[in-house]
Amino acid sequence: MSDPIVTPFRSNTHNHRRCVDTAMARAEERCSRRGVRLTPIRRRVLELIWRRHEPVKAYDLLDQLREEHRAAAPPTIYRALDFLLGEGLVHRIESLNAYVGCGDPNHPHLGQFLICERCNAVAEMDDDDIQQLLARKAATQGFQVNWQTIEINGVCPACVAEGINGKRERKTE
Amino acid sequence: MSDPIVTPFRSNTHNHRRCVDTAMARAEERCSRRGVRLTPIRRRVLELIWRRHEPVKAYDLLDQLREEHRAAAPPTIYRALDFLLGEGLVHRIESLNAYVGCGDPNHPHLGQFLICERCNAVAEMDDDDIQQLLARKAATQGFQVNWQTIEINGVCPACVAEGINGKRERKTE
DNA sequence: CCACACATGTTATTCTATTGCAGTACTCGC
DNA sequence: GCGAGTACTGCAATAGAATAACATGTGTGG
Repeated sequence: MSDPIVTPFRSNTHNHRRCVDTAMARAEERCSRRGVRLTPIRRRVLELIWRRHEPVKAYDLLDQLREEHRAAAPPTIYRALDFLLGEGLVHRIESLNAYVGCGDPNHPHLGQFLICERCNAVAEMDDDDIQQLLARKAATQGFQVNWQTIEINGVCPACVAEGINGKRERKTE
Repeated sequence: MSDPIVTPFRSNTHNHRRCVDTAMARAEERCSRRGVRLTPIRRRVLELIWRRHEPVKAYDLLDQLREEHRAAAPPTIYRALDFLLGEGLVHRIESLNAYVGCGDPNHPHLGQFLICERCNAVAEMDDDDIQQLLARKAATQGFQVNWQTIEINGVCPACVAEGINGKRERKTE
């Protein structure tokens, strides 16, 4: 039985300040254990990502960072993101060109993402069944897997509920 | 039993001219059946993609198209790609910002891609087991699936064989 | 033939990301 | 503490990916 949910969808009872704090503490701890430097810029970028708790664009981060750090430029952000990606502290969502905090940096994993089209919420799964099925299917083609990008678009539970309760949105085409 | 392989890896016996011709004929036939116009530009872009038989970048296509069509500009390519994507004649590989021909435009599908890191070859699968497992896992989160992006990076059979035969490449980092 | 829809031309702009080089700041060994 | 080396940041420019907005052309049906 795989423990599939790394980052669930935010519930209404979600205490966001606490959630950010936990993520930051985990990052600090992990970096010091690994002997790498979570510098002020890197820390701030990670925090900005967690505060939003949804996929964030690099240039949005840049705008926010500039408010407190005049010298920030694209490389500033991309370097920070590269570091955070390398340390497993954030994931990149390919289909959105955006970045989200990783709910479980302490064991390396690829992640499978559920992305809500209506509210942009993202949940992260880390499901062995999925990985193994894909690896098995790939193996039938003689293919050796190194990396998987799995991004599932659809409607999250909260938005499904809204739809049912009459507040149905036009299905854009 | 799903019929998983839409486009297999190119074998050495692969007759590429014939493969391109088949794809083009299928596209012509499909477009006329659907009453949409496979104009010269669209046809040419599709053909350029199939000739390469690997993921192609939009601006590479643009450079090639410009050689024979001076007026070509970014919108020229992106409009053609939009059309081809919409008709299911090509797929976009999110993790590469690149486009590949679809091996089976005649039934709509999402596709799962095996991408070789060494030679850039791509195989397309369309596997129900995978889709259904993902839909099932998503459902346990109360999530309704509309679309799946599945891109698997690794090493294709031909490159695995090369590796075994001593021509092993340095694992970059 | 005209009107309309569709397709393409053209120019500019936005968004995403990287390169290269210069300067600064930690940190390790002395 | 001090110098050397590495890692980090500043800065300017540019590459790469995609779209906007509006003009012009083309093809088909009434």
